[in-house]
Amino acid sequence: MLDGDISDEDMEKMMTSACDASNMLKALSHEGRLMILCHLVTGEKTVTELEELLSARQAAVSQQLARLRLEGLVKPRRDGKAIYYSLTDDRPKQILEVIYDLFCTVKASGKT
Amino acid sequence: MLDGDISDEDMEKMMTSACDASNMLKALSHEGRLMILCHLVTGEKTVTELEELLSARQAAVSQQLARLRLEGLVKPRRDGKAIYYSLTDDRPKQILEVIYDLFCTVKASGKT
DNA sequence: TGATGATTTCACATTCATATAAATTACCGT
DNA sequence: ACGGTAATTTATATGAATGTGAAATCATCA
Repeated sequence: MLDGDISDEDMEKMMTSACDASNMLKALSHEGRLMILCHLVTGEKTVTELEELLSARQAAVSQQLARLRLEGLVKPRRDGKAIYYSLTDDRPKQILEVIYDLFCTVKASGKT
Repeated sequence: MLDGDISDEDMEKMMTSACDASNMLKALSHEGRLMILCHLVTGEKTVTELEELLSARQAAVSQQLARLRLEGLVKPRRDGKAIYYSLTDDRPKQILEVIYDLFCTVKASGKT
């Protein structure tokens, strides 16, 4: 579905969800948060690990995770002292794949 | 490609483009701009038309278009007094399709 | 229990984004 | 050239987002 064109009906649904959608996009449109999601695609990570991977302060990473949690994109799991974060579902991956496709591959021609 | 998993190599490319990617996502993560793109999927529109479709002030729409122009997502075409905007390529559509998929359809199970 | 480690929360300062209104530019008809 | 319509730009004011350092939480281990 929806591969060729977006119909008027689809459009209406889109308008209805525009606010939700833009909120999710806002959550993604932050370099740090985007990278967190990228890293989580390869498996769960502790806050400290993410802190190192992103070269950012712990409080900052924690707040970024809080935003992603709020959006329901990631979920925490405690194990001993550490808290492991992982992706809640495959939504982030779906978007990341498009983003990857747009920014990280050289395209020959538009197929859509 | 990239349907099952995002490899480490892909990850590195992603990091390299993280800033560009988040800039594009920022452009999309605004209810008005998101809707503009939706409307443009169905064909080019004048600023005035968009103004009405979004129920927003002309200056606001114009600025939103400016942001999208800056990101290379839309392009203007002058015809007489009116300026017609259209999508530069199919990137917006690709993303919108995922967004639509995530927000406007009821999913049975995750297939990715 | 008390200390330690990991994470979160808070308060603040700063930067960024957005809408509004006014001024400006471009095009057309007369 | 003048007046009007369409769109952009500018300046401004306001609100949101972000990082920082300090304080608070919360679970673990001795």
